[in-house]
Amino acid sequence: MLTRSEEDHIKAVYVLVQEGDKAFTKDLADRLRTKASSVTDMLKKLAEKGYLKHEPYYGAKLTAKGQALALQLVRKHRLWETFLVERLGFGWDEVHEVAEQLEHVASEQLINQLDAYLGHPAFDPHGDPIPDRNGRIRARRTRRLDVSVAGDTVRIVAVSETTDGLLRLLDAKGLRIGSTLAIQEVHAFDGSMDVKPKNGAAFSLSKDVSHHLQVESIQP
Amino acid sequence: MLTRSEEDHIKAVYVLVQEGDKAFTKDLADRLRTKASSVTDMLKKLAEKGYLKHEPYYGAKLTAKGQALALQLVRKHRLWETFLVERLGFGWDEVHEVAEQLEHVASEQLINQLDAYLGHPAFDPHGDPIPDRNGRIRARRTRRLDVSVAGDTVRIVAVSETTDGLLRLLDAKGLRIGSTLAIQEVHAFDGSMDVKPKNGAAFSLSKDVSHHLQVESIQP
DNA sequence: TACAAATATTAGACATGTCTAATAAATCGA
DNA sequence: TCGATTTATTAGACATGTCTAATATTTGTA
Ligand SMILES: [Mn+2]
Ligand SMILES: [Mn+2]
Ligand SMILES: [Mn+2]
Ligand SMILES: [Mn+2]
Repeated sequence: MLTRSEEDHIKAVYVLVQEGDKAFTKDLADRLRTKASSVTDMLKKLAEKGYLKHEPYYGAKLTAKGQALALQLVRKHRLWETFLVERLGFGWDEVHEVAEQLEHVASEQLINQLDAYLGHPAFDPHGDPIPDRNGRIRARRTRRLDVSVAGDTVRIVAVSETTDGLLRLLDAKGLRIGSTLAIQEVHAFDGSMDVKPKNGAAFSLSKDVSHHLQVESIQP
Repeated sequence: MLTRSEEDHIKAVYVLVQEGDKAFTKDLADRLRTKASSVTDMLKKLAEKGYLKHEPYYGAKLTAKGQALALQLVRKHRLWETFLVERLGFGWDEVHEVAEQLEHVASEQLINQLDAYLGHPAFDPHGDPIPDRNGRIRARRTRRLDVSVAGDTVRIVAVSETTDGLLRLLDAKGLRIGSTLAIQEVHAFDGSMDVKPKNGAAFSLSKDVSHHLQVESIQP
């Protein structure tokens, strides 16, 4: 059995490798709110246990065994988030910390019956795909909103969940998963963009925001 | 924040004090599957933190602070068990271990919304009362089945949950919370009793079983 | 009531996860 | 390309929870 800390490290490696091909010590320390030296210790141990490969000074990557475990953790995290929002009435900005705990409860039966109870959802409240019990994720072609250009029309499909401030900002602007935006202009100076939702007046989004939104193109 | 182990010790003290007025080191060690020396260490620490009073060689009792915490843990444990049985379709013999983990998830909001979602249940799947958010438990006059005598008619109101073998035996005999039994005879030799359910043929229950059933008298 | 058995505590050890400080390596920028 | 900055590792420390073995106390019984 792995500890909560070990599981959190494996999941963090998974996420950072997704984003940047390698997981580096400092980024792991930041994400896990711990110190770089603690991360190095943990990477060494997890490498010995066969969950990842650690190249000192050059970051870490999961092995197949680590990958499988990370996908189960992601599955559990996202199913619990879905439960909290859909059944218990949590806001999408209130679920992350609780799911961060619930994901470590160890019971195959629990997670599979929760999955069935929720109707085998494919996406969590932030639009992120939920791996099935075999760890398979439905592939999607999405990109970050901040790489879109004026003239594009896009649909928001996912939002980075970790910053609840962002989620509340989106609530305030009336944006959510599925919202459609026409991009009117992108300002070179600060990367901000003027966007117009389907029904409503145009407004501006900072690059800080657009960087954390995943979108797909739609026919305008 | 308390650790899982600290919380489990406090809860175990609570249960043993209920049953026998004091919680002794050996009983705690047996219940928690640990060693007496580890329990002594933990009692010392929890006494320092103000959760209990420890009289060396004469057992432990919770303080008001410890009592309040134990009741919250019991509340969480029983609400989760109720959720698992009522919503996820677990059997009453399958929930204990999972609830033993879930009870340590720390979130006021989670437990209160779970409570509301379940309709503020008063009893868990084993018939045990669920404390409300203030730790209050509805009082009941119940006694163990093994102190009943021939001629009594009783209703089963609760079952000791920790032994899943017992729960499966009750399933096999068709007994559950609410079942009514007429006690026909109690055998002095082994304490076994012959009982007859409302609709069905009489059968015999060993003292091992009757000792773990809580009943209330009913007019026959 | 004395001694054996049961129970409890203390002493000493070890594994785990975390930290700070010291040192080392890699990377960035003039 | 070299020195400064950033990133990473190692060394050493400490808190926590657990264990076994030794010792102490209480309890039960002859
Ligand atoms: Mn977590
Ligand atoms: Mn999410
Ligand atoms: Mn527990
Ligand atoms: Mn129960």
